[in-house]
Amino acid sequence: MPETPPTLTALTPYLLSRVGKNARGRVAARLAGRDLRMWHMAVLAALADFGPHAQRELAGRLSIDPSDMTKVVDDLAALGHVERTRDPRDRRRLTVALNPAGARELARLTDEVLAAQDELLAPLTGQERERLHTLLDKVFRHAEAAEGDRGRP
Amino acid sequence: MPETPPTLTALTPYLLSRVGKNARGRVAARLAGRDLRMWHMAVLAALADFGPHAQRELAGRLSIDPSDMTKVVDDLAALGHVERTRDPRDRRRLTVALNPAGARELARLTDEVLAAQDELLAPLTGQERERLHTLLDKVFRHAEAAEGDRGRP
DNA sequence: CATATTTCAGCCGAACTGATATCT
DNA sequence: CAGATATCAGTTTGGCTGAAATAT
Repeated sequence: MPETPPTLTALTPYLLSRVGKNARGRVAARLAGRDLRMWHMAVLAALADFGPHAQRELAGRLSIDPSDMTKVVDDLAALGHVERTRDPRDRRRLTVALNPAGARELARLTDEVLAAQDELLAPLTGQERERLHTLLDKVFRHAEAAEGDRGRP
Repeated sequence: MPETPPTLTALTPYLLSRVGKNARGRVAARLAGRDLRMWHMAVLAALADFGPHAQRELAGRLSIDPSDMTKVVDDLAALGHVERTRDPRDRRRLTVALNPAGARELARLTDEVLAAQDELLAPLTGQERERLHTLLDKVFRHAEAAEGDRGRP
C-alpha cells in the first residue's frame, strides 16, 4: 500500500479523524451483526447508568439531535429493550426506561465493542492502551465542555 | 451539561469516534474559511511530499474513492493550485502536479490545522500531546495496513 | 400567548455503486 | 478483447433544519 503523506500524519487532528472513522466503522460492523447502531447502544447505556430519561434528556446527554431520537427509541421499543410511558406529571414527555432484555442486550453489545477495541488497539501494550484511553478521555471532556449543550433552541 | 454514560466513556472506540468527529469538525471549520475541505489539503500534501501523481494514485494513497477525486482535483485546478496534464506515456492518465501557489496554500492550511490542534489538545501538556500522537500513529499504521488497498476492483 | 416536547418531512454533504468513454 | 483510467449519474447514510401537533 502507498504511504500516507508525512505532512498529514504529523498532524494529530488528521490521525484522530482517520483513526476515529476506523473505530466507528469497526464498531458499526459489529453492532450491525445484532441489527443495531451506535446510537441504540448509547441510549441503552445512558438508561443503564442513569435510569429513566425523557427523550429530550437522552438527546442532550448523548449529543444526538432530538429529532433523530424518535426513531432510535422506536427501534429499541419494537425490539422489547425499553419501555416508553407518558410522564403523568408532564404529559408532553415520553419517559424511556430500560428493561431486563435491554440490559442483557447492552452487555452483548459491550462485548462486541470490546472485541473491536482489541482488534484496533492490537499494536499497543496494555499500558499503552491505558495511557491512550486516559489522554483521549481528557481531550473528550474538554471538547464536550467547550461545545456546551447541543439541544436545539 | 449532562454527563456522558461511563459505560460508553470506558470504551476506547467510543472516545476515538467522538473525539475524531470533533477533530474533523474543527478542521473542517478552519479550512472552510479558505473555501477548501480536508481532501483538498490531503491532495496538496501528497503532491508536496511525493511529487506528481496520477489521479488514481492519489486516490489510493489517500483512501479516497477515485470517483470523488475528479471533483477535488478539479477544484484545486480551478483555484490555480495544481496543474493537470495528460501523461504522454499512457494517455488514460491525468498527471497532477503541485505549483508554487498550491505549496503556499498548503502552508496556510497547515497553520489552520495546527491552530485547531492547539484548541483540541489544550488540556494536555506538551509531553502528553507527543505521547498521544505517537500512540495514534501506531494505531493508524496498524489499521491502515489491515484494511489494505482501498482502490476499487 | 409564549414555551417545551415529540414527531415528521425534507435537505445537504460525504461516501459509495454502476455505467460509460477512452485508452493500453 | 481484457483490463485500466477518469468521469458522470444515482443511491445511501448521518446529521441537520423547519414546521406541525400536543401539552405546559
